[in-house]
Amino acid sequence: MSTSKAAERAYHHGDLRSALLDAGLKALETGNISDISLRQLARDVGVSATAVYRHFPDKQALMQALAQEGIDRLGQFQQLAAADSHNSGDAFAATGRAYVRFALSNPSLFRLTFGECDRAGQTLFGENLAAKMLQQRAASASGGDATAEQTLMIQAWAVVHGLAMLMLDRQLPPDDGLIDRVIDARTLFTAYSTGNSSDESP
Amino acid sequence: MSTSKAAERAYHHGDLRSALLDAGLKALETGNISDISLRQLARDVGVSATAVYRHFPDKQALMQALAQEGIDRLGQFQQLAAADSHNSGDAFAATGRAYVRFALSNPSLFRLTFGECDRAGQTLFGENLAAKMLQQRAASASGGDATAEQTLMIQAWAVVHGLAMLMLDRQLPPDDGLIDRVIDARTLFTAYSTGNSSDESP
DNA sequence: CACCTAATGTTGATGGCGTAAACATAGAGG
DNA sequence: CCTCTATGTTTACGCCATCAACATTAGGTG
Repeated sequence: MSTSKAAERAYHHGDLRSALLDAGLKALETGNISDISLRQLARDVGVSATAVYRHFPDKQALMQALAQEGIDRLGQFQQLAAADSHNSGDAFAATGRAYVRFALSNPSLFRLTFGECDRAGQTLFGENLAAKMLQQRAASASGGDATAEQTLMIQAWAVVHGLAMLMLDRQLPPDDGLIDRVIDARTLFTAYSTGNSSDESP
Repeated sequence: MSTSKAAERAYHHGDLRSALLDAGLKALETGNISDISLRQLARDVGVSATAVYRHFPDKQALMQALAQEGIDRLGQFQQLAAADSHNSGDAFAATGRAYVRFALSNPSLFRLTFGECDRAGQTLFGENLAAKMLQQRAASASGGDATAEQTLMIQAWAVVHGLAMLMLDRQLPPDDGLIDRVIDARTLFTAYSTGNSSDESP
């Protein structure tokens, strides 16, 4: 039979690798990161425990693949959110809001993406779509000063990342209004740009 | 023999509970959170694996105790940092810098403090010294508006927390200059207060 | 002082985990 | 058809958290 149509109960699974990733993503939707076990994923997919090792060298590799999927989804989500805005200030704020909302909707996946697992020296997000968007927004808001641009970008990233983390960790209520208030272009993100570029004002 | 002077090789340890916590803190200095095992801590202290359960109902309880110690230390560290400043704006920024530096100096402990372990619904930091300081600084910077005060506080917390996390997760270089630039009272934290209270200006 | 009890530690076992080694099967290409 | 290689399976090892049953000891009560 064809390779794409996964055989229900053949010796060879068809596409075990993505099946495992799907199972992992599903597990992350309802459970904690530490609750994920290779053996359980294998069980979910209906395969022996060590079959995993034909597709991932170890658990960390699988987790990394899941994290990559998280980054991709976050980027898409941000892009979607920004598409609704028609000026760069709004879009900047929209990507920020999207960042936090994504984290709240996908807690474990988000945590994994920026996680403490020993991704020794990996950048991940830094080379990603979402980061590039962030950089682009910051550039158009800071009006040419390279250092200011970088600082603004990092501040913005830090605010949304911190807000997301604190809400995930129940240090702050996961309140939509609070997100809006904290990520308010008029107060925080335009702190620099008020004196520089301005594609619009109140 | 006395109860305080731990007998080197007695059947009863003397103060196993704090010995375990010390061992845990030491382990967090050099290793990952997930590398901590009850059995290893017991081994470090020279006691059988299950002795731990006389002092903690389960692993999570021990981790929580370690997290509490992390909060306390963070608070002290921030207090120390703020003590050097002589006006509230500087002190505000100083506590922020201290927050990030503490995180960088104690990565695993910091992560545990705000960690993903299932501390179902616990606030921890919220009722803590450091939080009270933060709130106090924000109050004196926002000049009376309650909502603005809360938003400013949360923004400030989010920035430092996000910066700390991103640096810990190697998404940003752990650079002291960068910390200073991001936590710059003149740009970020005084965004509100410039029009309100002002205990000093350039 | 002797004694009892509660606190504290130990041994042993259970079931789960990540992972390595050796073996089995099946699909692809000669 | 037959072999080669990719993919799964079985078995096994050592680690882990945790439970139950047993051992020791410290400290208060007579």
